[in-house]
Amino acid sequence: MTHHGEVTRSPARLRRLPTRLLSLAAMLSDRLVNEGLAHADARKWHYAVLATLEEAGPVSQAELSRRTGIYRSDVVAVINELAGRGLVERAPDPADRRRNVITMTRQGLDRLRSLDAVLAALEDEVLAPLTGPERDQLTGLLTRLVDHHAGSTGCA
Amino acid sequence: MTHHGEVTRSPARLRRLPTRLLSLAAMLSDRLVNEGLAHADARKWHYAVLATLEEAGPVSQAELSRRTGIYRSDVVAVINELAGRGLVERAPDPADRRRNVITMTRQGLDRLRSLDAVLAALEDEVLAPLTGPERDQLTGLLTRLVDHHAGSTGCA
DNA sequence: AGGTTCCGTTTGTGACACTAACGTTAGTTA
DNA sequence: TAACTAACGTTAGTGTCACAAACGGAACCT
Repeated sequence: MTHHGEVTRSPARLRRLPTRLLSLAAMLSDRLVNEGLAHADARKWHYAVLATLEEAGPVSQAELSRRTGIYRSDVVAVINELAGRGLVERAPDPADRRRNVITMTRQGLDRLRSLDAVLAALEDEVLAPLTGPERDQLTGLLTRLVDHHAGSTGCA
Repeated sequence: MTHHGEVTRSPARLRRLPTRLLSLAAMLSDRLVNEGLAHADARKWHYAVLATLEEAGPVSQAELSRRTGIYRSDVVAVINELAGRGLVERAPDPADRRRNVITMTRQGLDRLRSLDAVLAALEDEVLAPLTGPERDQLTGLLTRLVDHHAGSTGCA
């Protein structure tokens, strides 16, 4: 629920620009997702970290940064938030005292499960106008875009 | 050219999430586009405004806001920048003294032409991994996504 | 004349990607 | 063993962007 009800037509020039469409679509999608997650007292990084921990087991913060794409500087705050909620535990690594080992707690796993559901519903809302095969098509195309450009930046 | 060369695999869970793919792709695309435009002393809003002016002729700032999706608060700065470069002229509307009428100058039109070229090249770079038909598919899917969700927010 | 709505503008906020620097620790090489 | 290099976690800060809130002025409507 935001504002101006009257939608004026934007120029065809702009409407067809794929890059514009892309950031516009991402913006709308992000908005829905962030709202939905906020409503569940979470942010998308929370999910990313928890999902990574489930797949990879306990890892260092730097490793989390690499796998999720969160900047190394920002991992700190995310872990703080998760640890503050008891979803994750931060402990110094005895084997390498530079590292912190991040471990998911039982509550963290439960949380991940519920976020899985929340996110699935949100995905469904975002992709509402597309059929199943079309959704696959879209993710396929996007994946190829991302993979192609990820090489130059290093983001996974 | 950013940083970390070693790309660690991100969890399959995350890689397949359409919403994540969408914002990731948009991020990479935006980065390329912004860099390219900055290199030409422009920003994407400059292009959006100039393109709108060419299609719609002289209009008020509020109208520009509606057509481009720029927030009404932010139009001011964009017009300042464009006017400062002599690409656009801001004049009070004699018919309605609340309004400013924004008119594209001759230089503005030239600028729009060159930005057209810059942007076409950037589009091509972003969509590099996709074939022609695939690009159409992508813009088609994205358009449907955007149109579907634009109704609820009001953005064009 | 009064109330409502639109206009342009200023100021501010919160989120996010990103940079820079520091102290600590590990590995590597001299 | 000593010195260099590189990775780690952390703090602080930058710039950008979408967005909100409030204002004075001007138009419209009754």
